[in-house]
Amino acid sequence: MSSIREVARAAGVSVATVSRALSMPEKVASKSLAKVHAAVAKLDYKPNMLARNFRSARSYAVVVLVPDIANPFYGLFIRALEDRAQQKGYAVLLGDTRGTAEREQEYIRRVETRLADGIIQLRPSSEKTKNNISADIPCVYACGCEYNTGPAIHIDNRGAARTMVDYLLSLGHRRIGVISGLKDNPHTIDRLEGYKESLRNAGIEFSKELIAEGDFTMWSGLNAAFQFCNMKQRPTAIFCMNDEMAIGAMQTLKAQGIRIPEDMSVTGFDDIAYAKYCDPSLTTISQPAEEMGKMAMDMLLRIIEGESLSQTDCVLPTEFIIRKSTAPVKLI
Amino acid sequence: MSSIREVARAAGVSVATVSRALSMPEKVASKSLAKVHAAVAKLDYKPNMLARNFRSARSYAVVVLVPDIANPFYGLFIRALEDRAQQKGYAVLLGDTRGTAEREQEYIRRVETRLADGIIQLRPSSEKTKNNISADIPCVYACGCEYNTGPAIHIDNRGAARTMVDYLLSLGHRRIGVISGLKDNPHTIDRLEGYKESLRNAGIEFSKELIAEGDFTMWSGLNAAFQFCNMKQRPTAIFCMNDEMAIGAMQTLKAQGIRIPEDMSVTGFDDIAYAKYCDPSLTTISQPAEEMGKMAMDMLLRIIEGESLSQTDCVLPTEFIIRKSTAPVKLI
DNA sequence: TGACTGAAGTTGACCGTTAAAGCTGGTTGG
DNA sequence: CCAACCAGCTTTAACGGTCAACTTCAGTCA
Repeated sequence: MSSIREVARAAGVSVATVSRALSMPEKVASKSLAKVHAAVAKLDYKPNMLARNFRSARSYAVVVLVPDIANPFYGLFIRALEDRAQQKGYAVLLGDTRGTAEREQEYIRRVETRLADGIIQLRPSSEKTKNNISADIPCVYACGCEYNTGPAIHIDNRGAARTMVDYLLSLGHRRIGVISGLKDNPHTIDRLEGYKESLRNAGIEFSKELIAEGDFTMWSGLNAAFQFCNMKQRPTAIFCMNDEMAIGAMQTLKAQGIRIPEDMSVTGFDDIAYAKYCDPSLTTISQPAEEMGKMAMDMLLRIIEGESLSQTDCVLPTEFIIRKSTAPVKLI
Repeated sequence: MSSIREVARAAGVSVATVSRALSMPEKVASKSLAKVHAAVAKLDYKPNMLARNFRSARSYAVVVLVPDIANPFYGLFIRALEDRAQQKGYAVLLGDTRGTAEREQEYIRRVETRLADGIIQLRPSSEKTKNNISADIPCVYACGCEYNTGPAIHIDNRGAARTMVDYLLSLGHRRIGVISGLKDNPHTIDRLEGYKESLRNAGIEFSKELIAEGDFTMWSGLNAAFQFCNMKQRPTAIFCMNDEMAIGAMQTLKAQGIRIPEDMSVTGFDDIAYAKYCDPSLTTISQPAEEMGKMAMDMLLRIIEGESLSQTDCVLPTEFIIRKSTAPVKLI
């Protein structure tokens, strides 16, 4: 409740001296410093950061736009983002957009009205699904794609998908189904490209009927898997574009009496915590979510503070993790 | 970039008229209103909320203290909290404490220094594990326990545990193991109390060797389960105090060749999304996380706005969900 | 006509902090 | 001896909104 004026009066110095004693103590005589500290302690003074931020025209807060906070993959990201922001004295304003443009807009407005200094966007942006974040707002894509326009951190989605499909091919699989994310999603596009490249290199023709569209939720994976169960000539492996859909798909396959991996191999993407503990444990691609989050936050804060970036696009390596959900194709 | 003064000049009215036109338009003549709106549009004026908040001595932000954002159970809570806060014009400042008191303290300081108006605490507080949030800070426990001191939303942990153990007893189980959370955790205490009550009612003696301590993580459940595998006289059922530990435990049991539920029943708590999709699907207690979150946020905002609360302690009902991880005890 | 009324608009104080400019007394170098 | 300089402080003026108090003015009615 007490203001800097009261502290100044109690310490017998001016307000400016108190201000300096607190923010640049080396510029103040030790005698005054002691008086100020005594007064601060006596009055239990807590500086009003709202006033400080107003004065400095900065909020020291960053909006994190996330499609769904309850998605465990984003949880890892956010933990890393928050950690780094906290270290650097910034707060994280959580913006769960639920995938809607309106909610995204409301949070963008928070930046325009100075309630936040910048944005971390966890949804990748493409031509079709644009963000309408104007160019003068500091913004970093923490989970971007190949053709992001602004500063971005991302993995080589195409290459990782190729690695996965190459591996399935090396196990003898020739008919490989895909459970994709939404068609427009940049990650879907990149990963599908990798799948196609891998098949092309192996001389296998791409077949549209082997692609089932999901939306990255467990439930959509569960549904999409039915498409493959009901086929006359079933695929012998399914490449799922994230772990949640793979877990959902495995549920369906097991319910249909299809054994994994003996009858059908299943692979995921992301390596969420649960991928290790599901049954069978999931062969997948591990994304360095923690490091991506930290780098994205560092990048954003550097932009906010007006420093120049050495590079605006950063690709991090993934790890290919073989577990128990994949096996060589069964000889008939 | 433009301020209210420039808008006033462009519209040919005073700053106060602009201010009123934007916040109480019904008090302004329609002619002036039109001029103001035209000027706002022309200058692309965005009010500086930092200044507004400073003036009103409110930040319109709320800190949400969560032990670990990557935990899927908290994800559900936070989604509900954020949703309600957004509706009411408040922002959510994410405070991932990672279970440490220092980080919690840093976020409490944010409230003391006016960067936030109140706190939602997702960690339950007890005598042993106190929060040092001073009494004059608006704070609501969204996931509390029986003996919370401040305003709180919680479930009947003791009763829910009793329901679960009663069910296992009704299936003929007599030796029921427990994988608990950390001993000091209020939820552990309440749920263990329910377990003991249930056994007492059935005339079964409580045995300490049937309690294995975990820490609510999958990994701890995986480890704790070994204690039961190595027993001469194994329990025939395990009551886990959350779903993650149950999923970890099932992993261990399956690896040891113990079939679930034929050889051993396993139960969880919380009903996270995976509980439905793991193998076998998990018998568990569903917490109304969404509603708890909404109610907690409503309560907090009411406290912040100085309204009086009709009740400061709210107990919500749980749902008992029977799935495939439990079965009648095997006759030998 | 002039007093009264109420709505619309103006004015300036105010919030807590900090940057910039100004002051003071003592030291130093030419 | 005086100008230049310095450390360490004080004074003052913003920052951008809001609000209470005040002024203006058109309309009403005795």
